[in-house]
Amino acid sequence: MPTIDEIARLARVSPATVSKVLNNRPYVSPTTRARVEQVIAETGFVPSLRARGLSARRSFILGLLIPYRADQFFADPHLLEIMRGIEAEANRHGYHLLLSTARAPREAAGAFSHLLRSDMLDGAILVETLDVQPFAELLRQRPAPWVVIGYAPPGPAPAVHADDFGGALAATRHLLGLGHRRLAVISSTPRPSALDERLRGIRAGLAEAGLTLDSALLVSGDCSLASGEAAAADLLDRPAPPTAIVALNDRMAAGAMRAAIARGLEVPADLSLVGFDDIALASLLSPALTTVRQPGYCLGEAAAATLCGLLGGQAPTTAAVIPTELIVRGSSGPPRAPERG
Amino acid sequence: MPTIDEIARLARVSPATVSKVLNNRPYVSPTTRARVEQVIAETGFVPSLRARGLSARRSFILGLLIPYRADQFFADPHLLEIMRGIEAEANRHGYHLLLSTARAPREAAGAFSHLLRSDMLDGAILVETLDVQPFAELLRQRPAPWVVIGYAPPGPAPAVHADDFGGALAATRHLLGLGHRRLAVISSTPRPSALDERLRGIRAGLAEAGLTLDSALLVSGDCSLASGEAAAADLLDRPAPPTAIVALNDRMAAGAMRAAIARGLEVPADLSLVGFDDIALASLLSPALTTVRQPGYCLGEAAAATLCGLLGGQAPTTAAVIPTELIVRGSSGPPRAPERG
DNA sequence: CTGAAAGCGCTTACAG
DNA sequence: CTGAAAGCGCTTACAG
Repeated sequence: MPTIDEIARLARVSPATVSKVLNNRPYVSPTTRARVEQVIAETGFVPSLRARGLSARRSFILGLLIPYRADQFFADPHLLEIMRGIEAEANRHGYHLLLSTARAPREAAGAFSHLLRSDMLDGAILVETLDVQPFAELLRQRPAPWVVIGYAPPGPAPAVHADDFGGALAATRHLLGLGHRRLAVISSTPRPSALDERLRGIRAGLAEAGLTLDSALLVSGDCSLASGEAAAADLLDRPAPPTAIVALNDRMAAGAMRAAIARGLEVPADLSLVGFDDIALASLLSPALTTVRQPGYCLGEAAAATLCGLLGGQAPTTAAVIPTELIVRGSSGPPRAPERG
Repeated sequence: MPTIDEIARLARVSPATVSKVLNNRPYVSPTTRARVEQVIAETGFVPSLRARGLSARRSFILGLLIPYRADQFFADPHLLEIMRGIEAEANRHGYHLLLSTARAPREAAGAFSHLLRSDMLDGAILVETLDVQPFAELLRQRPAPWVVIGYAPPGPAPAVHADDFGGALAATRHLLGLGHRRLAVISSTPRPSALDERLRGIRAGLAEAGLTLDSALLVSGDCSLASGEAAAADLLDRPAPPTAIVALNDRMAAGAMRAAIARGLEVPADLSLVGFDDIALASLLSPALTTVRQPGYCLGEAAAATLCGLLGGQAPTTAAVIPTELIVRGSSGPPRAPERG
């Protein structure tokens, strides 16, 4: 691999001039620039990022930090999408992406902290999980800028999150528009911020129609399919079951559908179902599940754009909210006997 | 952040001596070593990988190269698992992981090639896709070692792949052991190497029992759920339908299950079903799908271990094969009326 | 066992 | 507009 010195020799200029050309800096005559550019093109020279990083005091690498516990990591069906979005946008700005799936917080002081101290990252994107606080603490001690994907930035770092509130609002309006009045909700315990927002959006949608969420119709699972099935079973076995159920994620909605079918109910005629996330399973159910899609790719893109802006000297922005999309499929429809408001 | 010079000053030694301590080299007296180590511990000093990379001529970064086309990327349900395995093993050897989801081959000359030339990677792991060849070509021109996850290493690079053959053999033995004799297979066109191996394993299993795969019972989908449904419909509507179907991936198996249920068949009494991969959907079906699990995490681990071995000066190994596991669930059982061989 | 010196391949003031 | 020199923070021979 040629070095900048060889390029300089071939183009009969100094390394400093080659550097100016490489970095698109002024004060190079057009003819000189053309000559250098030609040599670069002929040799296929690409400057060493190792050397560049040392002298320019930047690494051209962004860290994607995903704290997780083994049972959690795969729970997020959008991680790959988020990664793709981040990488595409980072590449546009000349950055590479380093992956660090930091283990549980207790190990945070280990690999993760070491990575940050090793001076290898120009900035970082932290994916919010339940245990994000210790990692945020480590980042706060560093000079490099960082961005959170999720809610509750534990400090002054910008955050990017999906419009869970708006998605829930749209889903609720959709069901109300179909004529439903007895809406039940399958929530989750514990409930991360995103699910809080979804619940808030549902309440707001009901409020628009002059309704409130009957606390008896708010039940909780633990985000798993089985818990959704159990919660729905509870709701459906009551004297006055709901005509529609919104589950705060798709897996619980899939469980609810299973409970409904087991009781001989027809979806959506006897029971409408709406989920959140649009995981692969959603479109494979029969009937396919109406759900609120997570904008994974866009979340990643927006987070990377924000971080690159910070690195470029832009003032920190406030939290960005990425639109969600209501995907209407077969699991939601008008109730068999429309009720009166 | 302190530098090695400051540590040297604090420990009253030369930077060269600090370097020896940092790199666990001999020729440092125990007392000196202890003093330096104490200063390092007190200051929390971590050497700059930027500087270390430049002088030691290595970056401590491994590239994870995933060529993909937009519609392909998410098809592999094990990418996250593979990533986790690679990262865990790489970290054990002091390496970090850089993610490069290189776009379609036509863009390969762009970001991907630039990354390789920028001298940023000590080695690379290439995830096999249909279009892996152009990327392998780029890697071959580099001095850095690399490893393929998948089949058909296009050259002398070591490859690591799952034991698709063995998994298919186990699945076939399982069905034969239950008493099935009329086995059908839903394959795919085009058929990547992994699926070829699976088909080979099925034939081998049948051969053990003195059977051969009836070519009329070998049909093809395109790996999608819908194609599996159509293929199964074709098989089930015949005068003499099979008592068991092996689909070369879970999505097609899920489609086959849908086709069976639509025809009022009972799974597994009327039709046993086996898939491959153990995607999340597999355990969520009713009945849950018997399938051959992909050892994603282990694949990643093995690939990273091989690559780190190469970087440590070990001789190139031949291809490593990672065991697969047959997960028996509710979709497979004895046929209603056991046939005679 | 220890340290002074040179060098990794760039960029950054600075002088011309 | 151009280039000589110093420096980024380490490691690597080499001399002592």
